[in-house]
Amino acid sequence: MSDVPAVPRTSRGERTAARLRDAARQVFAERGYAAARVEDVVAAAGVSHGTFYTYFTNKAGALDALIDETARELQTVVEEPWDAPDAAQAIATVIERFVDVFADHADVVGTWLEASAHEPHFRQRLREVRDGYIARVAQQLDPALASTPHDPKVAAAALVAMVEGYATQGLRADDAEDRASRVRTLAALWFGGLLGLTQPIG
Amino acid sequence: MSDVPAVPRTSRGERTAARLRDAARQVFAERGYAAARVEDVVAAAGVSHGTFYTYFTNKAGALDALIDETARELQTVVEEPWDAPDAAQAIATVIERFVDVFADHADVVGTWLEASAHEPHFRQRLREVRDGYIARVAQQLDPALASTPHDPKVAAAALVAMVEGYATQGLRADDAEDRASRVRTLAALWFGGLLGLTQPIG
Amino acid sequence: MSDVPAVPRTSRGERTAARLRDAARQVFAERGYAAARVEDVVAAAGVSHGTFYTYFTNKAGALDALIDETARELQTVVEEPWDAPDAAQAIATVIERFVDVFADHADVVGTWLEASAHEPHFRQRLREVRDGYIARVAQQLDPALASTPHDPKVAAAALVAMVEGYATQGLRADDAEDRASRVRTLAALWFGGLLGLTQPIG
Amino acid sequence: MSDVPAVPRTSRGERTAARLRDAARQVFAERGYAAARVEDVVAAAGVSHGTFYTYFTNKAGALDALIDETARELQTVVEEPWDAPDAAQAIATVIERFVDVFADHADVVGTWLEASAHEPHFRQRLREVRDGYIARVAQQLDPALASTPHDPKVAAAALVAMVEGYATQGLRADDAEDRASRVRTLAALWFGGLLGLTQPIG
DNA sequence: CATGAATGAGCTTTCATTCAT
DNA sequence: AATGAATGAAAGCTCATTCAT
Repeated sequence: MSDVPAVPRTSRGERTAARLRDAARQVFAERGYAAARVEDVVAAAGVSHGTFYTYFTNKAGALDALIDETARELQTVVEEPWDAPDAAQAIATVIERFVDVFADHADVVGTWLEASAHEPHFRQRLREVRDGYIARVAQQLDPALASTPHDPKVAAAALVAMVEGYATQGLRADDAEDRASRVRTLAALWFGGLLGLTQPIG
Repeated sequence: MSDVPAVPRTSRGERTAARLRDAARQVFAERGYAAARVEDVVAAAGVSHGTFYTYFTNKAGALDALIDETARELQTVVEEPWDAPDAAQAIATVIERFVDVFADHADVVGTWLEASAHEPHFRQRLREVRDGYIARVAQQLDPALASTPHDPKVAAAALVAMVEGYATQGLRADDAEDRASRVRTLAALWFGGLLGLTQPIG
Repeated sequence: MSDVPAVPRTSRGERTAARLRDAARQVFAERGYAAARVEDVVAAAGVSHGTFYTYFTNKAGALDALIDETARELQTVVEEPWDAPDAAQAIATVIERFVDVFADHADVVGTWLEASAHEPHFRQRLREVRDGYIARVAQQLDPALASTPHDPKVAAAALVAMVEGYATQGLRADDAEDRASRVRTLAALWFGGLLGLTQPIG
Repeated sequence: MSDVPAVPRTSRGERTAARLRDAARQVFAERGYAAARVEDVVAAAGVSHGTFYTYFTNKAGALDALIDETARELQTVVEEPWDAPDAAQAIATVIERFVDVFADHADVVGTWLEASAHEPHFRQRLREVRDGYIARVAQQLDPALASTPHDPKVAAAALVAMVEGYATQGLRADDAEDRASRVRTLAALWFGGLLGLTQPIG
């Protein structure tokens, strides 16, 4: 093989591909994408060197496969209806979903961010996905900020940066127990922040 | 070649070292630290390969030199007195300083974040500096949050993530004109967020 | 898997083997022997990887199978009686046969020549077959050149090179229409060349 | 280095590059281009692995460098004036030059022919150069064949194939002693062949 | 007979670093 | 101080071949 990334045709193949994806996620998170060697991945997956290339075009292809999953889930959050009777509730729910996805995929997101710094392809994918959810948040903020000097895009980018940065930095290795409390704090910051935007500070 | 990179002893040497630092900053930002080659740096600086090693121990040494500057400035912000008669003013001022530093050093910060993902040494330096300013912010928040369910460290980390993430993502290539307006928005978000923390959402 | 490639025992097997030979001939000709991958061959034949090794010991075995056919036909030409009442007619006939065989098997001959450059086994087979027909030609030239300074082997090798080189270079992709005209030209060159050998140039 | 094949800037570099070219020529001829490993070449040149890539882009680049020389010499032969008072002398001279070049560069030509079978780039270069000298020969034959049924291009290709094939097969490892006698035989074949073309065989 | 997943030796290529000049 | 040729360890990747199903 080697021509085409190959889609597994047997259940055995599917299992092997899944083991490789898991191994890649783990190795990328531990060593960083740049420092990770294909050898590390195949060792972790318990397969031979060549098998890696049966399922991925190359190292970037493995990360792409991981990003596919993550991007799909982020897309789902973006596309979900935001409307709720209570604005505070709506925000809390959205935040929670964002944080959940980021926390669940913190490994991949971290790898993705790193790879974006030196691989244009991943920078591009990141830009597309991120622009998607920033635009969505900005769209929600738009009416509330219409009469203020604040640009909804700027505010949205900042709020998203808070969740994204916090999730990828803070939640990476944590267990899920206190996630609820963290989500509460983030939601309060976000909601309060929005109120602050509509009411002059002074 | 000595083990330790030379401190320039002549003005010619100082100029060469400065050209190399500039080139490194630029190349690291463009290509990413992992993808940047010493070759690229020396080409950009217009010096030969060997000269690089006259001024830096190795590639990491060049980034370390850049980080030294940035860390020094961040340290200054952290150590400055925060107190101001008006809380809102104090926050606005701090935010502004943070944003300024991050925006001025966005290249280096971006490189630093990337390198942290695969080089323990840079992860360590990042942790130290970041812990410093998060702790400082948490310390400021502590009294206000004492009677709330919010953990000052969690809140501080989120607020810092907002500034840091926003600065490294959004301001990297921008011109400085609308920086003031962005700072205003960030400050409002932060300040409003803090209020939100002390007043139950409902 | 047996050590020795199976001789097809069923008509299905025979069809599969034939498809593989055709695919190999075609792929070798298109990509070259060295660059051709077993993968390409099995894809062209529409069979699986393993099936290839049911019929051939390895990649070289596939070429060997193709060479067997070609060598057999060349051998036939070599062994045919050359004598004819008219010398010119005899030469024309032999040339025609040679050219026909080379043209029909130009794909295989081209592959064979290439493989000879890096595989001693094929160099050996080529040498044997080529020596055979060069010797045969030399033997025919011998009496006529006895009283000249020309070495029959040298002349034979040159004449054979003309046909072989021309056939493999020029006729590879041509249709058969003008083959007759080409054969006429080649025969004239050959025949005239021989006359030239027996008559001093001046 | 590695970006650009690099032109040596010092005499030491020039010597190293020359040693690498010699080593490549020799290794390619011995093992064949496809089977030759960069390791073989650097071992023969007595340099390290990396040095190879200082002077050549890759294995193909090394062959390209060798072909440059050979193509240049062939071009010279093609461009030389052909005219001579005596047609037979003219032909003998041209043949001699061709044979000399082919014999001197038989190593490279052999490698080139082999590589042409699996590398389009070398096939292209070969076609260009070969078309050049075939066209030149055809142009010379044109007047003489105007009143015959023979196509000058066909005849030229055949005659050239004779010299090319003979030189690359027969002269590869020979010493130059009997080259003169071989050239005489080839010239006689060629000249006689041409006469044969103008006088009907029958 | 046929399949295709798995293997792993082998080769190419890169690039940080050294060092003679 | 500066140069740039040379090094060589380290990866990445390919593909002929095997073998369990």
